[in-house]
Amino acid sequence: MFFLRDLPSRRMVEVYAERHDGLDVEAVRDALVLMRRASLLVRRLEAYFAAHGLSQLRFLVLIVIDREPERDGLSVTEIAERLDVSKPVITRTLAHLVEDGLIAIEADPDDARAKVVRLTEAGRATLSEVLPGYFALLSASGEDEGA
Amino acid sequence: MFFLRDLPSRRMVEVYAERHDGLDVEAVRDALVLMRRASLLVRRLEAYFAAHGLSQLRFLVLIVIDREPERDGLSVTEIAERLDVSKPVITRTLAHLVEDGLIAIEADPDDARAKVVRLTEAGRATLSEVLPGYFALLSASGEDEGA
DNA sequence: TGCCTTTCGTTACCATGATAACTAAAGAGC
DNA sequence: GCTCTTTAGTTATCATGGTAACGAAAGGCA
Repeated sequence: MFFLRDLPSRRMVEVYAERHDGLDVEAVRDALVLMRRASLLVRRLEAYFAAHGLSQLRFLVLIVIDREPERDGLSVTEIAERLDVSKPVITRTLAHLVEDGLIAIEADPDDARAKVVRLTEAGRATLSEVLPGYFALLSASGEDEGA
Repeated sequence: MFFLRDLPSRRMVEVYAERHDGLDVEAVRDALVLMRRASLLVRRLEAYFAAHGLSQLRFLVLIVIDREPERDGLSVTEIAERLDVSKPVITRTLAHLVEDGLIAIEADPDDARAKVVRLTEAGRATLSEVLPGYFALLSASGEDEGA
């Protein structure tokens, strides 16, 4: 993402609001601030993950597998659904995670089309190493920039 | 961006909170909801812009030039600064906008290194065509999904 | 059984973000 | 006026998002 550095100026919105009435200036401001704050938070998170050899998506893949321990692994499609990301992106991301030894992929014994994706020990270790800092960044995100 | 489809479950946060105390569960939830909402809004905006032959960045380039009418055009660097995006991305985006006839780029008479980027008539026309729908989407963004 | 549709995952390709390294010109300091 | 540094913009390369189209297997149904 990204967004206008200098606060999506109230002036700008008001100027345009004059020309198009019925515009809820406050709601527009809120939406702009929402995107700006989320953008900054995502940048901080990506920088944090990069320092641990991960990306936000790689991390979230580990999370969604880990948080369903009763499921003995998820399929590629299930991961894509839970993360709301397209399947080709998941395929590529899983390949990276296998390279790094954080997950293991096996054929599904019940369906020759499907695969079962599981965390490895290293994957679980990475997750517990990264989680505290992740939550700390999320906790802190409400405090900074008055954007 | 993107994010966990099923609400970044409170259960998940609480489970991890137990292991790492001092964690502000509410603040974490807020941050997750923030990212999810922004992600969905950005997707809707990108879809809207795509339907008009633009992207969010191309649109914002037009906006930042348009909102400084006293400045007779901006430099590439100034646009990059205002949008908080790297210069190579701006170079590429400007090339697309020139192809589409929405902006014009000339040499800066006062500095042989620099260029002056201005909106064309078509650029201003596109902007006024797209703005109402843009603000409408922003206004509406607070109403939907309880994410 | 044999076909037709659906589903699983991948491949191929495109859009858009980043950084590193480069050229050309401007500006600082002697 | 000559260097050295800084600044403007581009090029090259990479990461990560998307859609379209594909092969292989499963499933529905005559």
